Amino acid sequence: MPNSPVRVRFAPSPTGYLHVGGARTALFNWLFARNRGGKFILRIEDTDEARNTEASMKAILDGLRWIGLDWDEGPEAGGDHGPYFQSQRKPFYDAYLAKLEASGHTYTEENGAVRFKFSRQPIVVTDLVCGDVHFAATEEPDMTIRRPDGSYIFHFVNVVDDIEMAITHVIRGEDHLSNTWKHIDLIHAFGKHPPRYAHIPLILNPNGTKMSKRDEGASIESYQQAGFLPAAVFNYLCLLGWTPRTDKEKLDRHTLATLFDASEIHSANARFDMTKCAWFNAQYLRELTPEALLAAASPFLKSAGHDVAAFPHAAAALQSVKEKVSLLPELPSWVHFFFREDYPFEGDVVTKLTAKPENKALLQGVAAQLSAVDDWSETGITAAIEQVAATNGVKPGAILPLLRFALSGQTRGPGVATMAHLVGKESTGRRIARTCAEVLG
RNA sequence: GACCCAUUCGUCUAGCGGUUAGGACACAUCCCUUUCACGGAUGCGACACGAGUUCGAUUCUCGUAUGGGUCGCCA
Repeated sequence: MPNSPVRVRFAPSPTGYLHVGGARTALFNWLFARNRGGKFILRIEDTDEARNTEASMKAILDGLRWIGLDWDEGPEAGGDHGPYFQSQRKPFYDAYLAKLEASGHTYTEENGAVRFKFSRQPIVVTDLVCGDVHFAATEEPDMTIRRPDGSYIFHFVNVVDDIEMAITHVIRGEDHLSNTWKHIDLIHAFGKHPPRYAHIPLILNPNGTKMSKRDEGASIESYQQAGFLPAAVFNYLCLLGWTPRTDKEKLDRHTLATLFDASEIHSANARFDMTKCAWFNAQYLRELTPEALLAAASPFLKSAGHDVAAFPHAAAALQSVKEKVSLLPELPSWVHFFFREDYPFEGDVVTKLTAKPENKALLQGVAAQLSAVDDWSETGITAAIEQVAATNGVKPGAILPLLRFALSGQTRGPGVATMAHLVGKESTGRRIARTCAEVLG
């Protein structure tokens, strides 16, 4: 199929945060535009003055940017089909209303509200996702398109803007499918042809109910706060309702855009699976460079009370545990001991260790051996530990857990040699001494 | 209530008349291993129900049930 210049839009109203469903709608529009070499337009539907807020506007733009969606036309991007705020497009609406009035498609109520006279003919919505959807001639009351105060109603401005902005494909939530015949009726009244439609399924809660504002994972912002990487959320959201024809699921946005085909989007709602989203996050976390990982983890380390700048090997420390976590906030508990020497000791482990009196001598032997190491590399440290093991007639496996506990106060973590290497020779000595004194003393 | 969309393992899905119904996440077991993980292997596990059409239905049609959506001077 030849690439035709397509124009799609995401049209949020700034009355709240960026909803995960909205983000996915934007995502599919973006994928479609990028796939077809077309334009992705952002239009702000701020006709409801009472509910619009500046904060919401910012949250939506920030959310789109965070997840990595750039728009070709719209707020802060410009474009020759502006303005991109409906609040600034009244002249268009007035002009279109005049056309409708001139052609006898409207009538005015006593209070001043203007209604559009439905054609009351059967209407077929041709939908890329749902196929041909037939609507019988309606019996609903005619649709109000302008309020008595002169402001316009969503259905009207939405249609006018799509015509004026030369939108070729309307990709939006399935919640709009039932009203699409009204839009087509209006478009016909303007003497225009409707765009192609693609109504995408909704995202539901894990229990199958509608995802509402207070539900977990409803806002894009919450993913940022929960320590998700935007690339992971992007990837996961794409796979909710659409399957690329590949054997892999982890795909970068460029590949996803290349593979995207709107007609392959499902027509059934999908439930959000936070666990799988976290799995994707773990995948993306692992391929971060040490520097990128440090940058991503820093806010969470700071809020956990760690002075990132105080430990020179912070990036390497994070690198040593990154395959153990799936979300950024899990990181601090794995690396906290790198940043301080007064870390707590896990209580139940202390009991076990003190039960064996020989542990103290063993650990002191390790300290002595390590203090004599010149090559403080992981191999040098490992060699020293093996030396102690041989001297005492035990396996390294008998020493390693003990040393791990001394260095971190924990029973889990990175490789022991790695830990010792990163904290340095002197700190290793102090940590062992403190353990002997406080725990095994 | 009317209309619209949908219904394959717990979840996301592949399938587009004939398959041992495939994969991913999760879960279980095993291997690897100084811990925790990663990784590898194996296992568990599904066509909502009822009628048709057909030699044959997960696949096509209709109905029922269930879920979601829409019927605003919200968007």
